[in-house]
Amino acid sequence: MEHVREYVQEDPYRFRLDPQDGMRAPGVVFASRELLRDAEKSLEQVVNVATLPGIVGASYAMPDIHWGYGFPIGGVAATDVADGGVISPGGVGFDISCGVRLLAADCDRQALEPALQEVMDGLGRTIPRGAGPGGVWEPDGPGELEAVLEGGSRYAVEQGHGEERDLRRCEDGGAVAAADVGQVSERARERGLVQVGSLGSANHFLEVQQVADVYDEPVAAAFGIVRDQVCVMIHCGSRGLGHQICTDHVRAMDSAMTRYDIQVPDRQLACTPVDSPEGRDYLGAMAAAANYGRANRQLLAQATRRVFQRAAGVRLDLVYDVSHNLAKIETHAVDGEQRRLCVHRKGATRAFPPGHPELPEDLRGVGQPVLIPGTMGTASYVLTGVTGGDAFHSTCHGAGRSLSRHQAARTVGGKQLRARLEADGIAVRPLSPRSLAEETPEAYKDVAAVVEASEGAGLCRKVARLVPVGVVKG
DNA sequence: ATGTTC
Repeated sequence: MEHVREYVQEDPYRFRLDPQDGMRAPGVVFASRELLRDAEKSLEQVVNVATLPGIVGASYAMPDIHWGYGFPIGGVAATDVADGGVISPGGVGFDISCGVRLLAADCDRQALEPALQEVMDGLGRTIPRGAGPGGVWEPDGPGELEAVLEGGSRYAVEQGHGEERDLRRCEDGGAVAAADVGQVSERARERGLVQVGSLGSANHFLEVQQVADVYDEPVAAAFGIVRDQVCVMIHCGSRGLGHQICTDHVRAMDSAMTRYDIQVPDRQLACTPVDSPEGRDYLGAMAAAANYGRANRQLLAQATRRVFQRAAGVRLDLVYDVSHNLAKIETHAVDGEQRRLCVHRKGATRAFPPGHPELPEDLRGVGQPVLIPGTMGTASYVLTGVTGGDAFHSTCHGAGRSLSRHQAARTVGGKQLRARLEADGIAVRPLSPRSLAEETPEAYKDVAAVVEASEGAGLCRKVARLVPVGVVKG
């Protein structure tokens, strides 16, 4: 059953898997030869996604591809809404609207130095993290939770948790339209009520960073970043609420699928047509979770601003906020014709090119900021979208795991890792030694190689490299 | 990713 997939190298960073075994489109993997070797097992999932009804173009995989639920993480697939195209919760993932927000400080690393420990202590006390309940803010009841699910960052800002300018630097202006709170189960609401403004665990983090390299000064300037500047990167998602929504709707689709005569090679690819009651229900619930994730990042950013202001007199401006786990209805040219597509991006980041009409005016000339969280010992990147990028304006999303959590914790002790990081000048505020060890940089692929391959494949361009100064982790 | 196995 499991066999090695044959592929053809089309370009230095592009490999094609020709259709076979029920595939309705080819597979296309963007990677270096070396990254592709790490990804061989996951090609099976690229092939499986290519069998989905209505798929157009190809089943794409980004250079940070690894094994996921149904779809690979690092997968991009678009289906044609008017041609029976399906929506699959597995193509978004359990952490709906997981994403990254980057803030830029009005000071450089040297200026922050005297206040750094106080800032880190403040963040360590203030930022809720780890599994379970607890957030920086709690809706005053079920009604206000619905306002969050409908309004996302926009609602948070309206309530005084941020600035109007923030919304112009958020994907979709801070809120996805068409959230359907009626499709958010009671259990999802219960979990969501007590986690607004919380980081979560595993690879989620809040980092104080320093801009170590600028590759494109004019674009970096338009984004609002310069060399040596202090930045804050927040990587988190929609917590238990998004997880519950995924669980609920996978179950609903799994039992509805036969009614649409849809067969998939893996039950985890449960899906129904976008244009079906179950498809619409999921998309409405997914949009609600997306807004929850955005409000979550907005509130964490606001808590971070208060700490920086109080401890260092430093101000933080939003660079951008973008998700890397989401499905969206977008219009793209397919064989010269404009088509409405459902674009699944799972562990893949939207990367609009310069001139895209959905970009705010001050970014229109340079393209969309793409935020790539790395690991706590290495680096993170800021990229920009490019003209002519393939895969429906998408690129990579991070380093991608190479060791399991268990394997990672066996390679190093948490205390030992913390000592090593601090010796490298990185302040660490972990929740526990064990959780820190599970996130050791050695457990991830080389994020620089992932970014290199993404740029080499023509999906994006490098703008800046950020290195960690202080790490807050669940 | 996740009240880390309903």
